Amino acid sequence: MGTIRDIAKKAGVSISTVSLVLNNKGYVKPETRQKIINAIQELNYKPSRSARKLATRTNGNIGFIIWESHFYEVEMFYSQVFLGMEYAARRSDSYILLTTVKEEFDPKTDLPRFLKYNDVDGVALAGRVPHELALYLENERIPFVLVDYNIPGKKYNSVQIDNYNGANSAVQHLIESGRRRIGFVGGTFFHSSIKERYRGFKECIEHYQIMDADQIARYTFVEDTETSPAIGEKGISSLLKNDQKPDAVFCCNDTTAMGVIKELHKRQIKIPDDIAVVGFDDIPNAAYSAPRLTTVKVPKLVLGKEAFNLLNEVIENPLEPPQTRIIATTLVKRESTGVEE
Amino acid sequence: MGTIRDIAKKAGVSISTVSLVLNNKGYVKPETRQKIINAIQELNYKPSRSARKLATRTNGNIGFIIWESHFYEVEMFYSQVFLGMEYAARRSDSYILLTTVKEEFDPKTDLPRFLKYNDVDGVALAGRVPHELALYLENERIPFVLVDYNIPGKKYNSVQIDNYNGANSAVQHLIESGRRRIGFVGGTFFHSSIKERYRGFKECIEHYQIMDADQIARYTFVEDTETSPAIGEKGISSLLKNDQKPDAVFCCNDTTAMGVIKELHKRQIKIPDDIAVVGFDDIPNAAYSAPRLTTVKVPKLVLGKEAFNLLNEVIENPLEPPQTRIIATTLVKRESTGVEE
DNA sequence: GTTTTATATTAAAACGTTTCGATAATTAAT
DNA sequence: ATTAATTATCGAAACGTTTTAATATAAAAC
Repeated sequence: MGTIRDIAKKAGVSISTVSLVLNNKGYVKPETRQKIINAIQELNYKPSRSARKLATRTNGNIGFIIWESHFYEVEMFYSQVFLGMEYAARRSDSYILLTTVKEEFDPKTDLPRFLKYNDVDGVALAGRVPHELALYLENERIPFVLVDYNIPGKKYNSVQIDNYNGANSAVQHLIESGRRRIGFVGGTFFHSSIKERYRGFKECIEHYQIMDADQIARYTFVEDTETSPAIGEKGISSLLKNDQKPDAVFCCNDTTAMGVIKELHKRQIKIPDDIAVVGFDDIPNAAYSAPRLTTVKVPKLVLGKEAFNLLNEVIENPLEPPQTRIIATTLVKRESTGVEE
Repeated sequence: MGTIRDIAKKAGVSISTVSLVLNNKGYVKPETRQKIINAIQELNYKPSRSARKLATRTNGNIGFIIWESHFYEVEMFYSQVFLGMEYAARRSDSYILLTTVKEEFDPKTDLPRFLKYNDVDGVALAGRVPHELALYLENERIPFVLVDYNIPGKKYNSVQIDNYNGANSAVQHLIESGRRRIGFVGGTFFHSSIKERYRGFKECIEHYQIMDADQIARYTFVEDTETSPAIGEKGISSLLKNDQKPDAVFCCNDTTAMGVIKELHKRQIKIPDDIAVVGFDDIPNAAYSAPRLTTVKVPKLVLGKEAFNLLNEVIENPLEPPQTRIIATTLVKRESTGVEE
């Protein structure tokens, strides 16, 4: 618990040399390096982070901002993304500061304190986030990346899930297991992810030509709100009003799927016998629902890790043009489509 | 984006004076204070955190440590506790550094980096946590508090839920709604919380004399592992082997209750008609399960806030003897006991 | 055996605050 | 009108690093 000066004295060198070995920079004779290392260990020396950061003019912190409701409510999704970032951060010397912002966001008053006080080197915006916030960061030239979201009309650095192909593989799975009237239940297309998932759904069906445009429309339910189990309940109820019941539902995410399952249960409709259900995300609950949910697994930790890497690149030097990195998904087959692996 | 020197120059005073108004300390004439404030605003000045922390010899960070599996798995519980701390931190100038530790923990190798590098002023340990970790903190004299946990044989500062009374009220509710054979399903008593909940359960039943000791034993299922839906499934299956089925189950937490519900569903046993189910915690899912779960609501945000406050007191000056603060719970009646409010 | 180049070490300045003690100016007390 | 107490301001040291530029030594090149 001493200072660099104590180490220098003990090792019989200058503090500059100690600093050099601390950061392995420059040239230092192996023997003296060893002496210094010994001194460090004997005195159990830890360099002061504040002093370091002061000298290097960096914060060593990166911000992680998420919508209040996304963190607060059912979703486990972004917590995992956060954890992925945290894992990555462990190998660097930075800390991740997690905070939330409200849905109604005014940069004048609602700015996370680490932005207000300039305490981060960069920021990750997880999921849907107020556009004003991104604009603010852009104006202030604070490096940032979007994670699992993008802002229409803007080209920002971002890490995205391969929503299109993920949805595609899910629907393909349904078709291959014999389903022919496949519904879609989703929330607001404001989330580009959901929009993409719908596109994957639609184009897969078109490709296999199992339904025509008119049918697709009748078996599509979209409510323009944040996703929730409630949307699922509503959605499946709506789809069931068709003359022919759907024999499968592709839900825009697991949360929605939970609602669908609940409603089907209530109506005593058998899953997967009568209707197969597929979700997206693979939230922890997906493995515990009854029946266990077939879903498109999103590697959330990877998402976080990639976000961290990209953000650090951006902090180093702004990427021009902005990059989008795509993370692949995998289909996890469980009871709800009856083809468990 | 200047320094304190720029402000001093602009306001025509010394940096000492600027520092005084920055920290409202000492005496400074109202007019000069105003001049300084103006300068600060005009230059949009933000004091450097590193410089500050260097000068004051503090970190301004507090650590939040949670078991990997608790954060990682189904539980939303501790994320909320974290959020409660984060809210509280917003009004101070500290940041919460969230990290996880593995179940098998060796202080030699697995120490969170903010401990290894001395980057926090104190630590909150959320839920069950390796005892070695608490011992390490104690030895190193790093201020810490336990949240929703305590370590047998040790008296540490902690914030606890009123598990006993919470369980008591839940069971009382069951009794008052006519139930007479009430089962208990729980995980390891290693968690003092669970132990306390069991005590609340047991003593309430004894108080109302609806079951004798022998019966209580037959209607109690405890598995010595971390709680999970799986325990619930197993537990209720076991209780159902009694000659007389239970007419209610008190689960040690909602996660367990989810498993119970799933299993009862599978067996076509009606909730609450045949068997009422009560959980503990009020995780978000509790409101979305089918049926919606009656549960003992734990004010997680409050828990976090209190932990933050207590920790800061401890950082200021070590409390002797250590304190335990108890947070009250409330019973939320929903469909699963058929007496929804 | 010089000159060049590469290796090794250091003194000193800089990073941007807080705080102590000294001093000055004002107000209150005698 | 002094003295004492209070209010106001400031210079300078301290906090613990990194980094630049200078210097010293050793190795390589000629």
